Amino acid sequence: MTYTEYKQPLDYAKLATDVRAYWEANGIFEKSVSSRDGQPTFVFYEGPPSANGQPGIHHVMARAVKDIFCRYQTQLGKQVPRKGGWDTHGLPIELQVEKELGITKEDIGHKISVEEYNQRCRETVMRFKAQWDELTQQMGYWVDLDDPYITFEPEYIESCWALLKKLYDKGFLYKGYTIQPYSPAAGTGLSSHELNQPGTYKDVKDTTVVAQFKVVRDAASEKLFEALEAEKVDVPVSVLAWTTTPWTLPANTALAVGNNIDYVLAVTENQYTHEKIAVVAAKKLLDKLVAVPNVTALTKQFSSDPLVIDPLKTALAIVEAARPKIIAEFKGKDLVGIHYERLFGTEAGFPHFEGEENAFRVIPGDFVTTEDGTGIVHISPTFGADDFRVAQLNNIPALMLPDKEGTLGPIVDRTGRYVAQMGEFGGRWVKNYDGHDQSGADYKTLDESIAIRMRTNGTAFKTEKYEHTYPHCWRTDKPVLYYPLDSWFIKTTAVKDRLIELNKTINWKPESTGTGRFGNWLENLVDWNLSRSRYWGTPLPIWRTQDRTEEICIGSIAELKAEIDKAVAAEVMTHNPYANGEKVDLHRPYVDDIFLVSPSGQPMYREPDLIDVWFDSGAVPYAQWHYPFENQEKFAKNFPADFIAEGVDQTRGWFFTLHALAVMLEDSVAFKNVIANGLVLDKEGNKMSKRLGNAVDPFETIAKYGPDATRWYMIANSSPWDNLKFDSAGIVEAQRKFFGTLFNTYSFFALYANLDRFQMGEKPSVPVAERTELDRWILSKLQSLLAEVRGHFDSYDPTKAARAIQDFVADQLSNWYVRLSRRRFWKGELTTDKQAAYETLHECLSTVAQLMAPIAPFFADWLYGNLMQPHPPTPSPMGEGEPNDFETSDNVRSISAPLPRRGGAGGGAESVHLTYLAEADTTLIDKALEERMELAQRISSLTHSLRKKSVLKVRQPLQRILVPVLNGSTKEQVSKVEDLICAEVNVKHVEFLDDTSGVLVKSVKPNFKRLGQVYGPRLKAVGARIQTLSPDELSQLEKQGELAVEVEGETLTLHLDEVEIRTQDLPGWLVATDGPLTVALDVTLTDELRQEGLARELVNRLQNLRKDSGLEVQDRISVALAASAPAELHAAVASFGNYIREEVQALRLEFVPEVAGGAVLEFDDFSVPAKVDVVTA
RNA sequence: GGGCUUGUAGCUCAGGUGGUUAGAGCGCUACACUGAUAAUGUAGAGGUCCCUGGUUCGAGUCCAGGCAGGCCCA
Repeated sequence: MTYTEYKQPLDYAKLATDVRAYWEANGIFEKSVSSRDGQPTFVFYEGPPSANGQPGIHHVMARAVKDIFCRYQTQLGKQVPRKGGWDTHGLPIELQVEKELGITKEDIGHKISVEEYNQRCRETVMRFKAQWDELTQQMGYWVDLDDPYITFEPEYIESCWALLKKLYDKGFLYKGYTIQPYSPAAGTGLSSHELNQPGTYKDVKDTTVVAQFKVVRDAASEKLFEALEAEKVDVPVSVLAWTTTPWTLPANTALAVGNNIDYVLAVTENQYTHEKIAVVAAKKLLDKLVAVPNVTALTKQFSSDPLVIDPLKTALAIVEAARPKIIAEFKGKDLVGIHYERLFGTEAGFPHFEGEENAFRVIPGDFVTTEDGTGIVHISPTFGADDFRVAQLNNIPALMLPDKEGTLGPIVDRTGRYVAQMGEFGGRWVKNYDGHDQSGADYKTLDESIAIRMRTNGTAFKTEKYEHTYPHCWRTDKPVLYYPLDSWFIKTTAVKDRLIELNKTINWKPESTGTGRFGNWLENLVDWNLSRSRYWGTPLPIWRTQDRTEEICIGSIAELKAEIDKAVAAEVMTHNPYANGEKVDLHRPYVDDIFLVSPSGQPMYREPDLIDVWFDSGAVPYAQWHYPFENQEKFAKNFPADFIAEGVDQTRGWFFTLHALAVMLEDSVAFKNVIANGLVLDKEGNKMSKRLGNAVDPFETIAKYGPDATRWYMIANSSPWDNLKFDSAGIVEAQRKFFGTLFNTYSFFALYANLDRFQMGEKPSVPVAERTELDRWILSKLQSLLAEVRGHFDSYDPTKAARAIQDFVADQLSNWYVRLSRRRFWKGELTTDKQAAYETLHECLSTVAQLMAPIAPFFADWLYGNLMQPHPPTPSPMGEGEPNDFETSDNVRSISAPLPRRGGAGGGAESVHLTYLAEADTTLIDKALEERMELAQRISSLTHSLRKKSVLKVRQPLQRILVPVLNGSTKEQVSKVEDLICAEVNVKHVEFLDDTSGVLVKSVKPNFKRLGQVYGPRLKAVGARIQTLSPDELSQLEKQGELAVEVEGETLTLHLDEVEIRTQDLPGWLVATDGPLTVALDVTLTDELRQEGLARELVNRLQNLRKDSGLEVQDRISVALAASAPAELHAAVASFGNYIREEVQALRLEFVPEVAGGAVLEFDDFSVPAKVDVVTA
């Protein structure tokens, strides 16, 4: 059996497609699930993508994160079913269809039937499914594509209906209103999309009013009045608020301030009534509110008045009198709770309303600014979305009035005029929606009439015309009204506390998204607005009688059919469209044509809304199984999820709807662990967009670099929750540094394993305890790595896992273990030591394959397969072409029979993804060994540095290095790795210098951390004293463990653990230091060393010659050198001939008078003609 | 405007609970090493740790305020 050898460079993309073909042919994904039958389940929910657009590179990132943890949990032995799914409803699809058909929402039902329209949506939404599926497979995202849930299918919708009914039965579903853009002239609500049409925002000149809201004196406002009394001022106090829509003032029920905004209480005068008053307004805006006359202009005016003696003085006096006098300052939060009098009260003929007693208070509002106005915002909950929201949060009622039928509504009717109860203004148009004549001289708009009334009764502080932009209906060109429109809600606020409580049990990555973004959102939760006025989506299954007294919520298709039968019996419907086994389509328009009959015999009509698409996706845990109609046990087993992952933009989307529905329906979390990943930006940090042309094509990227390096880069570069600046240079780096190194390490293994006919057995044949220091070290490191990586994966941190694996492979395995082990592999027969080396390296590589498998699934499986399933020997194992050449062969490994499991790490070699990841074997972890190997690495590094300084090539052997040691344990540690150091840096001995040598020069450094705790403020003086300790003092401190010193006239006792003593110098030697380590290099060259150095030079030249001549590693040669070579070379060959012959696999090495047709070996000081011939056996 | 988040070398990123000389990789320069290695080693250049203030004997790290970028929401 031979291990497959590959030509390089490796084609990573080809490798992946080959592995993919192998997976598909052998059903590896299916086996990765089925082989865990009966094991505990790791539950994962796939957040459904929408297939109406092409996938982008960020999808590779998001799905890599999902894939990693599913694969990892499979390796832990869990069963991880992964049902795919598609999100198919929603506005983006409708817009796309409208764009393609060149129609608008208005045309639906006219130019195109709802039926046709929805049919188009259905076709459009899956348009790019094939591309998505292809990407899924190319990137190696394992998810069940064959049996996905699709949100438009009747079963899925039926499940949603069942959930809605459950909510309905619990009383969580109610009809209320939200404030939406509304066009009275068109009689219709406008979507934000419609509002974003060009030209909708126009400059208009409106009458604006700064209104005075008279403060009621009570406990909350007492501080204002006390401040006034302190100044001996006795005037009424008003809060000022500015509005550009005076017609909303009669609907005012609250005033909002910014908690941290500075406000002042100032005394001034009402410019219309000339009454002296105190007002509250933002400090920053006070000057803009009160018109103070201009001094210069006044002075000039008075100059021409003979009655004025001192024009300037008079002017100044007037200005001073006009300037408001600031009495006190307050923060917004100090004003919260103050009550004020209703502006348009019942005494003036305006009606009472429900909840009135809770109205007319100052409340905090997070949207309040000091950009313009007064810094205090007038709140009319029926005419502003913000207003509505803060009113709800602060339990402020909306001003609603009953109509003839007793139904409550706002003070403006749907046509845009005041309702009749509005006293003197009853029936007036809010804006000119009917196109009435405005040309009369006495004509006043409603805003103007209101302003005039307020001026006369002293409630207007200021009125003026003001130009600003305002949205207009794109169809009628009339101003848009923000208006309460009917809407169905889910009463999420009813379970707010529970939502918050359960959220605390979820493991969020990063944590801040859970506590901050999500947690704060829950704290400020409002009810979930479920209604959408659209066509393509899940219909709201509620039917109502016209008088709204009776209604029914349908929870299943069966229930609907039964209700239809009743309706047919009552002759409300002529026939049951779903009666005779026809395919049930629950979409519009079909459901709209269904009328039901109420218990009292009245017809019931469906509420025309669709539900929010986020309900669809929040229903995934239930509806993906068509629960509760089917799969009860499956649902129970797969709820809640152990893990989900999506973009952070889903926080208020999918993450919320999953959580909200789970809490309301099951009183449970929907997921236990969640990764909210960041954005994928371009390499400059800009958002990718097709428009800017900086979007990265995932297919191109995968084709160019392969999926493994792409995934590795994305995961290793930065944590998933940080934004990723995508730069393909990073993929190249991952490829070179990690995959390249790993591939080379494998190639090294395969090359020599095949030469030695090494075969990894079922169990290692050499007990670990009997292996060399180096073997035990790398195995210790490997087990440490295993523990570390498992820890990172367990805590959902794939980045740290990837980095740990990468460092192990590059720094420890390749650059230390293999580097120092090479000679063991080259030499001689297959000894026990060699066997141990192969087994060690095999163990390392196969474990690395397992650890990296979740992140780089193709490469890992390729590597694992190569290690576990060597090929049968082929006639020409090293020959050109197949099967060693990845490039040219169709080298999908031929796998006839899977190898048996190997030990704990096994699990079937058919694929690394079917294996079980072992627990780290802590008995193999030897921290002391790891420490001394680090010492060896650092000493080697210092020695290299010294060689560099002395210009002595590594090839030149040197006698010794000197290592000062201050304690016995360091000496013991280093001596155990002495051989390795010597081999690595090419010296003969390591000599230790201990304290008794008397040549060490020590330095002492304060241990600030310890000293700081003891001496605090005196640390500086103590530290300075320590640095001036004499050698005698130092040795006393060392011997006795403490030393009395005088610092600033005080005697202190220093302890040994308060300083760090290290050797610094060896007089007369060139030294290098690294923290506590010091190394000196003996650079004395003897003749023998020189000769050996030259022998090594010769070996190097001959090896290069072999290589250049295209010889194979195992070829034996004969070497002829020109006899004309200098005497030193002759001497070197004479002394080290055996060594040279062995190194270069030479059977003969001799000097000849003439070298014909050979090469010339270049040395530093001379050159020698030489010839190398292959000796055939 | 609000919530959250980020700011460390030219680039990408590390830097438990504060400790005096702030690190790695890439890139750049020079030299070396190599019969696995497009790998690697050594050395060099490259930093107002975003700014300001505070706490402290001591701040990249803690606190406050700002600035700049990002996401979500208004």
